[in-house]
Amino acid sequence: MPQMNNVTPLFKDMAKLEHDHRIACQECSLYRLCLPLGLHSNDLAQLDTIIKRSQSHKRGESLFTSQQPFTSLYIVRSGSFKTTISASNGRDQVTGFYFPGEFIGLDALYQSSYQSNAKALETSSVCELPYDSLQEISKGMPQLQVQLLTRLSKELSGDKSLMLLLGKKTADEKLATFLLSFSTRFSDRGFSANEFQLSMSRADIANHLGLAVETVSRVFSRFQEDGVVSIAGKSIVLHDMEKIKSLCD
Amino acid sequence: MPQMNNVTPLFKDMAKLEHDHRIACQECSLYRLCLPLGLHSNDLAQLDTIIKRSQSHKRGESLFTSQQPFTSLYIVRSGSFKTTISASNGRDQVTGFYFPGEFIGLDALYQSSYQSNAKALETSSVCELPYDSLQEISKGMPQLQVQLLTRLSKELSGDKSLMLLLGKKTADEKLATFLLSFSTRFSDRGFSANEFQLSMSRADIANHLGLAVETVSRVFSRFQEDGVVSIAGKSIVLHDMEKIKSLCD
DNA sequence: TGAGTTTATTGACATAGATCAATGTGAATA
DNA sequence: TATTCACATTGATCTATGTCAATAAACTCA
Repeated sequence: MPQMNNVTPLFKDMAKLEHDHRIACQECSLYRLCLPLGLHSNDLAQLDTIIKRSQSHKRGESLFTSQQPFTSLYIVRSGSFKTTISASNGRDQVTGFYFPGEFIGLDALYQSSYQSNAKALETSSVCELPYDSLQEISKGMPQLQVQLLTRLSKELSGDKSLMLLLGKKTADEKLATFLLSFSTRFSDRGFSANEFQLSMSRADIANHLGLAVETVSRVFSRFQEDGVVSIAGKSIVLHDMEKIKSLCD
Repeated sequence: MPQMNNVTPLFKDMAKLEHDHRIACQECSLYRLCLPLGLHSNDLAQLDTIIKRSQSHKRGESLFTSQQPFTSLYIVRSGSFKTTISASNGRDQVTGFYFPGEFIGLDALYQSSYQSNAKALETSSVCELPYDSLQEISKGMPQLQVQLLTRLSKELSGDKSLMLLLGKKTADEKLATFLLSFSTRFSDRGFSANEFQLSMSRADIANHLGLAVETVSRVFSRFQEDGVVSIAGKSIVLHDMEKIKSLCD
């Protein structure tokens, strides 16, 4: 999330660190949000040996595409990604947006092939976890296994909420929920909960929420008229958090 | 699925076995579809010792409800269940239907409390897996850990497909996809792929697919007029499988 | 810096599917 | 066997949101 500026002390070094490939888990500012949480330092050191810290991915670049053989899980280190799945007629669905510390590719380990496409929304980098090695080292590390299961469960839980959103919410509720989710996630990462930049297009947002682009534009404009938010292109300021929360359902 | 009748030889004893609480994994007709797949027989025996095979649940009975502390995962042994999540204003979303061999409660292990409600759709029974015991025995059973991760991943994968359905598909496509999914799952369990009974109400189907009950009725009627299916109450016969497949997207 | 291209906004209109309302059906109860 | 009640179907109408179309604004790259 390089475009963020309201940075708390904890994360003040992030801008410097984010594209540095050599940062080990112990020194990583994402530690508290990431896989290693709860691991002992010698376990952590072992985990560090299998992690591949790749070069950064430019906007639009794919991390993997659907049907490719599954080799690795990825954790976002900097920037952001979207995942999509496609129907055979070309329609596709944006299934998620991913921020630093979040896993990508968890739906691939069943079937040993990626089930979705993952694309960078901006210049971004990831930690790559080769799944074979991960399995190998986790045999002696129950805590790592628990972390993995917990991560999968968390994603599952989020997906169920998204079903509720897609199946039952109005356009206003969808967009309020979207804004609140982003606010929370930015805040968790030490950024402002009220002011942030969106890295994805209106088309991506619309697709993800099951709306038309035009509807997203109109609802954003109306939220702005009502003084709930200020929106200028990709810059968002949330003015009335209570109102947004109450709009969520 | 007690109401099924077109039973293949493999499953011919199921009607007898399904509510018998004493059947161990080794003798269970669901073995091939269930958690124990790939475990060695001594591991299997150990798994057997922690599984609680409970009394059966009547139609409408809850297995667990949202916010309850998480203690166990469940695998359907007979019958069927639905899971729902609720928005604060009373609206809720049917997040899934579950058949024998399928896991319920996987979204609960993050946060240690159930995130959804699970209800029996007919007289049904489950195998209960106390999570603490499962963690304990899985420390020395990497294959069991892999199975768990795989199951979670499979559910994740299914949920992403459901997002595509909820976000992008028309009413016709939604119902065709629903019928095909059930056909496949019945078939996997040794029942007819073309003739089956639905255990849930039109309201549950509609809710799950993000439609109104009336729309479900109308589309079913139209499919019938077109000779694609025969539907009488809860009895379904699929006549034109190719047509159904082509309707899915 | 500016021409070209993509992305976003806004308005006018169309429609898939929701809602409302009436009727039918079938399973449970007494 | 009749009575009830929940569930399902069908028709008439309405509406939230999609689609189409016309700018406008914001990037891109020579």
